[in-house]
Amino acid sequence: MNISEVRERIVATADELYNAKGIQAVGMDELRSAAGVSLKKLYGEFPSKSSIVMAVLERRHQSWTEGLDATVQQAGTPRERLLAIFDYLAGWFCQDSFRGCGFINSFAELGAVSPEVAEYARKHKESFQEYVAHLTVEAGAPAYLAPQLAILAEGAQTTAAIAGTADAAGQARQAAEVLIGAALGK
Amino acid sequence: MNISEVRERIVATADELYNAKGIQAVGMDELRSAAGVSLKKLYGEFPSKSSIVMAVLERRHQSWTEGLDATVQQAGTPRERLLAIFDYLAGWFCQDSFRGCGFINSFAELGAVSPEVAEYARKHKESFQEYVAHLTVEAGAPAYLAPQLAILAEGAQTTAAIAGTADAAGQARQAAEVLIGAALGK
DNA sequence: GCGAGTAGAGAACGATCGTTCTCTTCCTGT
DNA sequence: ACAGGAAGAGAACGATCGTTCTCTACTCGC
Repeated sequence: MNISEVRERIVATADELYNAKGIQAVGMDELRSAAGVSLKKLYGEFPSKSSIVMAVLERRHQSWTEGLDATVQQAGTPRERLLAIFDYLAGWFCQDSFRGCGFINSFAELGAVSPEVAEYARKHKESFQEYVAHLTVEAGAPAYLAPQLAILAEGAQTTAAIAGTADAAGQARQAAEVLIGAALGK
Repeated sequence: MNISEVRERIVATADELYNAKGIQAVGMDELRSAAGVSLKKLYGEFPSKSSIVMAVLERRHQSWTEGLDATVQQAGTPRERLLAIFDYLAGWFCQDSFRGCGFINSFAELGAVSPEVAEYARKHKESFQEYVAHLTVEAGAPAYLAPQLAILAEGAQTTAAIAGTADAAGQARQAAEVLIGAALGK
């Protein structure tokens, strides 16, 4: 087993477990046995649990960014690309493993005691804001539209997570249609 | 010191500490010394930490409901009452102690391992949805407007918490104006 | 004034956590 | 074949958590 395969296995397993149970509820021993690696190898790859947490956040950021962009790129028009954000959310919310945005959750759990986690969550959300702003510019809409759509997306995530239903994605999408229409002056 | 004063002191202190540091990061001993009560009295009032957590959630629910309604009632027209939701958020976000919605945070921290917490968070958000729906009916708007505005409010809370700024309240309010205008057909 | 009951302070307990250490086993080079 | 080192399994360690117990001191009725 390649050394980077071990890292990937550990981070992927940690991602699943942390998402399902929360970061603090998953101990190193549970991660060890779930990933099928020895404790020595675990600490050989990562110096501490917090470094695993940061690696999981990086993985989540990459997964979110790539998945979102893949869905957005399938849309034909700039306006449809803005709405595709909510189609991506809809697909995500329907997954059994969905338990809310991992960055919101890790921020809630560790943001107050871990500046690293808080900062990474902030950067992730900031990059999403910039991504939406980019799509907004391409649609020829005024700048104020981007944070409005981003707030809708954030709200849909927490609403879907806590309510346990995927309804929020469609509701947010309909709201987005109205906001986009108004911003484009149609 | 009255027996209910002790309870109130404990719950108020726990609310502050849990909000500032997260629930799991605050031990019973820290709560004991911050509240200025003996450990025996603490366990005389509450059988366990989780019962304190539930009492804190109840307190937060009451505080949120009363504070929101007080702001809403000051507004003159039904349309202004809908927008007053976001004025309440703006005031909240500006407080130094603001660290995001306590229900979203506790759900993220404990929802996966504590069905009690998850259920209470769900009920709280459901009651907010119903409150917005109530205001929407009074404004003569179609039913679909309520979840749209609620999603905006949720998104503003997480965005403000993670970004560390209060901008999201105003952005959400402007989006709400557009959605309300469209729903009322103006 | 004195004994009984109460309440506070904090020691103690068992569990669990992150992390390290030990012991054993197995593979490899010569 | 055999010495040496890498690696796995899990025991061990110190810290911390929630919870309970002990000991002390004070209060209050008679």
